[in-house]
Amino acid sequence: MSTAKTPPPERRPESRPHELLDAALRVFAERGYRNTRIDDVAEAAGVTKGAIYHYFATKEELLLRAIESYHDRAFGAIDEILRDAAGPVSARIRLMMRKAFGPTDPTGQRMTLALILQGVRHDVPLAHRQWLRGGPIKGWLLLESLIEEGKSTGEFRADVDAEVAARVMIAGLITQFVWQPIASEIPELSIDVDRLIDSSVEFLLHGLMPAVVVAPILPGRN
Amino acid sequence: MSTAKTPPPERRPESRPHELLDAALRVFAERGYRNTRIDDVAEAAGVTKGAIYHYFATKEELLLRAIESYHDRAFGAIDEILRDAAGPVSARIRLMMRKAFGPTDPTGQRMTLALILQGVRHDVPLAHRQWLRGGPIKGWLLLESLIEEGKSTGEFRADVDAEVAARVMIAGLITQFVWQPIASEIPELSIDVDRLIDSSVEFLLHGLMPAVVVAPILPGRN
DNA sequence: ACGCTAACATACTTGCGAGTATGTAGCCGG
DNA sequence: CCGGCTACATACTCGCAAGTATGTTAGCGT
Repeated sequence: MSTAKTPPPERRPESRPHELLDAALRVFAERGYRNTRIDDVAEAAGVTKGAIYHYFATKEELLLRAIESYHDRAFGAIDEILRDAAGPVSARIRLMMRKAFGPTDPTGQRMTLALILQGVRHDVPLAHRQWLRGGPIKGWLLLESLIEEGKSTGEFRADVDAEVAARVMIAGLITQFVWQPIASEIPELSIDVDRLIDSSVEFLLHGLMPAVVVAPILPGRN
Repeated sequence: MSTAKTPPPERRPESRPHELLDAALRVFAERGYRNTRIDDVAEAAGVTKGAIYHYFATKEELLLRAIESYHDRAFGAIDEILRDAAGPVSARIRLMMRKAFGPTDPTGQRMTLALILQGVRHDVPLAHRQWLRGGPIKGWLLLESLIEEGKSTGEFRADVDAEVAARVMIAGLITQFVWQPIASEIPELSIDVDRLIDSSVEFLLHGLMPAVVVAPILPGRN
């Protein structure tokens, strides 16, 4: 009997953890956290359940570590861009928003974490809070500080509520991106993502501008 | 033997369905859809599992009917307010937004449906899509049409992207409200809800205004 | 006053999936 | 070249909750 059994498992203890985290993000984003079995993640990574439980004590820890790993990369890129960016605040806001909502993913799609984490609020509250702190909140605090800077330099109007504006814009964009993957089933949902970003930023900046930019001298009937 | 068993169950076939739907909304909002057992809903309504399965074939149908019932009431109120509202578009936008994000709930808190439905995208996709269509999408289409009306009358500037603005504002406010119930555990999250609504609306309207709102030339009384 | 069905309650089944226990082969130090 | 640990694979347990089957009482028509 030619025992052509399964070939012996490949051992790569260095790269395995990151492979597992990436696979987890992909599968979680596709099927959702709770609907994903550990075996699904294992299969996507080309291993079995044992391998995952060898590196991560529990399903929740797998998610926690995935969030951590993802946030490090995403905000690393934003911080880097903003570090050596000068010029008017509006320009830096454009930079930041484009970087934040661009395709930063290991999965190819945008806002993978948001897609996963918005759903698990009651299932894994710890992970959900960690995501909120490290993602959306961090994001709008950054935007808020930029707006405040613009207010203090006079580039923006002084009576704008920077916190609310930052909150709503960040949350709105995140949610719109989270809804995009199901646009194929709900036509009214679909929109060009670049237009979504650009128009949002322009709308935001316009809302921040002082009211009296142009003085209309000759009122021919408009 | 004084058989002081459980008193015989009260039978009220008229009111029972609505009682069950309300209880379901409350408990779903608290613990999430998947973490809620049918027995939890039953207990909250003062009945047992049998009663629920007598009126609803499945847990998903219970959710579907709850969505339907809720949307009817919520949008009924909005439509009514807008029906006999005249005046400038900005005033009507204020009316609509306040009505939409005010406490319209049977549960007392705002955005109960959003709180529940944002989480069940992968669990009950049918319910999720029904909510999107009947809630957020309907909401931003309404807002978008108001903005377009304002553009056509010259009240708003003509080069604003009405669709994107409506989308982001609605989605942003919804999400902010969804996050509010956990603000007790994440201090940075908490904000006064009235300020959230008011500042958002003012920010929106300012972003819609033509750049030349104030004509500081000849103050002939207009 | 009797029987039938509606309106529930109670007891049971069942599948699914996280976690665990156990097995096994490669690799590293001595 | 040989023990033992590491890096996995495989087989099993076990609890939970949706759904089902079955009971029980109320009320209504006749």
